[in-house]
Amino acid sequence: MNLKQLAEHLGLSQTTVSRALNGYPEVREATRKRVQDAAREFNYAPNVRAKGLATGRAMSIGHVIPVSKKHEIVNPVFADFITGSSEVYSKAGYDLVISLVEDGDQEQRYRELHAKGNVDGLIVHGPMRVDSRIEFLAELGMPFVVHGRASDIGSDYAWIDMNNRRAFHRAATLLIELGHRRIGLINGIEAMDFAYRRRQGYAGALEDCGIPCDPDLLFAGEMTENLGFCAMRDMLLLDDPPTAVLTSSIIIALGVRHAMDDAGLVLGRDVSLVSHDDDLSYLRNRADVPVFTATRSPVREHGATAAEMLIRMIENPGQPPEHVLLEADLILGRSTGPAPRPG
Amino acid sequence: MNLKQLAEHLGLSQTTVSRALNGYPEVREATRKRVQDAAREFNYAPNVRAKGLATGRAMSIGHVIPVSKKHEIVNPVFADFITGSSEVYSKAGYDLVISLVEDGDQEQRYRELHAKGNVDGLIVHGPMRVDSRIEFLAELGMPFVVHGRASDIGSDYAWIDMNNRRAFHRAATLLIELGHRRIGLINGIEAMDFAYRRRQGYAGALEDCGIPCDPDLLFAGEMTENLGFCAMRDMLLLDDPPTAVLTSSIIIALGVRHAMDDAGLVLGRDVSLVSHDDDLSYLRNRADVPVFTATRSPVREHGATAAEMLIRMIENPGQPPEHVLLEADLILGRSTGPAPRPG
DNA sequence: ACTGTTTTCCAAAGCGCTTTGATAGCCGCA
DNA sequence: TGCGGCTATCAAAGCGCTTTGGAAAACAGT
Repeated sequence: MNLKQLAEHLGLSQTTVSRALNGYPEVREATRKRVQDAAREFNYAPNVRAKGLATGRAMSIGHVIPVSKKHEIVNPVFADFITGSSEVYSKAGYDLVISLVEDGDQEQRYRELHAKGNVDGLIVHGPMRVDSRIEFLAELGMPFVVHGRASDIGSDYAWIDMNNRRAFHRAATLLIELGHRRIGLINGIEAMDFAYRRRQGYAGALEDCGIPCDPDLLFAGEMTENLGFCAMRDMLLLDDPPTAVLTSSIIIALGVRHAMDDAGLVLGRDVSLVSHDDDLSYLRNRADVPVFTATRSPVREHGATAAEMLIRMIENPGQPPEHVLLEADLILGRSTGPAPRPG
Repeated sequence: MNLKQLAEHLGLSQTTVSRALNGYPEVREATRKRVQDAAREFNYAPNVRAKGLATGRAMSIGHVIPVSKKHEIVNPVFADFITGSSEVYSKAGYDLVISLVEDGDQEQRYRELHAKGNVDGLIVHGPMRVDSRIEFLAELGMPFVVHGRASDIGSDYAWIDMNNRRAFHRAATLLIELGHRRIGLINGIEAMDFAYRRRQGYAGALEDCGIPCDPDLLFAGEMTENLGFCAMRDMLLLDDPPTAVLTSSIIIALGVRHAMDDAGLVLGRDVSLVSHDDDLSYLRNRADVPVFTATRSPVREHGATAAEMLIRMIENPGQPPEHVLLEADLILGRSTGPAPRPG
């Protein structure tokens, strides 16, 4: 059933039917009602491509997710982020199209998405510390919101980010206040902006307290359970092992706990742990007293906010780009305790 | 830059330019070359909505992902599944649109996707044991492939599934052969078809060996780390605790290990564990000798295969629906061992 | 030179919608 | 009665592409 058929059936013109359905005022209420009823009866929904052609709007939004071919890893954060966005989109009538793109052909794919015109705007995931995509997109003139930031960008652009540096500064400070001096960091890949900032926060807290930064306690990599396990295992073999660690994701924290269990150590007593917690739905760390002490920032909410920002940009072009910086909550759980007395 | 402009620039008609770019034979090779060069020079890419309108094809595929509002959980399997599909789609020129839909308005959303015409086909995730969506979609006449199966469906439909029943039958049999008699099961929600079949496989293996099925050892729920933890903790408190458990996902298995560590027990010695392993990228269980003994079936490959099936259905309508049943590998890891001697 | 093929290109219709500009019909007011 | 100003509706153009049905040009065969 299409507009033409519906109009014929009603004995009206396409114009009137279209207007009735789209809420324009120049149609009598009785007529509008009649049209709406018929539309419902025949399950009429306007063809989205035709509508897009006519209006110049695609009514869909693209999420561009980088996939490193080498690691074949999709950051599990995306699933929750998208869940957050999705609800906002469907309320506003947008579709969500996902584009996994490999390291190499990033710019080509952006250009393509733009030229093909199948999205009205983009969400950019996983910005690197230095990320050419952003300048490129800005030149392309398509609205976009970055989840995270890139550090060295000349132009202004819209982003939503967590205050990674402060979160890790606070977490490290907490550990220091508990008496810890040997504090490890198991981070994401530090070419990624978020991981770099977390590292800075960690290093800054140590520096503020005059604690030297020991490279033997620094690890970075894809945030898998295995990374946490290996890093912790290696650190425990050191002559002077850490009494506390900071981890960049709950998945890493699970690996850390695993290594500690293997070594017969108890989390929160022998070694303290503070993790960042994206509040992923299947890795909830939300008991009355959570298992892990954590800096928590629900990524699902980031997704919803980013979606709202982007829709605003699309629907009111010409506004200056918005920036949202969210603070993480520091949640006390059972994985932290005072530093054990040496010996 | 659009077709018209490109054609004018080249001094050709739109027809010829269109044909040149789409590989039709009735255009001179020299002309084609000239057109292609110009297209590249101006970054011309045909507007996908206009193309869709003209051809009646959307060149995009929808993934419908059920979200239970109650649990607010997105199964992490989807991320990897989609990664597998995505590559196939982009090679074949399709876009991927994602539709998270809540329990209630399933059918409405399918109908909408169909009427709006923004997808050529659908992948249906998370089928329930009894799932009205499938009959509904079949009536709608839109090509679709189900990831998993529903049990009681009259009509024939395309699906790709793992042999859940056999996998869990084999896993349970392995444990029985190792001397275990008290074997727990921590499963997904058993209204879901895959979980129901796993339960059947487990129960069948016990029955084959004349071992009674103890309801105290049966758990089912959203497959989170917490489910594994709580279930195992509870089972360890039983008068006659299990010496082995089967889990439906590695995330559950992590929770089980956690509970065991808390109880001071060693995996593979005190209690054996076999998990199903979807081979998720950030929870790899792939050491030389894997941590967990597991039934492994890489969900990313399921995604790719499903995508290929669906594209075949779209491009050759009228063929009978394909079915793919994959066997899981049984991988021996360090989490299994002979049943401990009683006492 | 004349016809029949083949090659190469083109004009125009059509996909399903929105939107502009026009047209009736009706009201009130002089 | 006639005219301006509304209201409710419509016809038609246009969005950017594909594709049908020609037609001109080039070529081949007699």
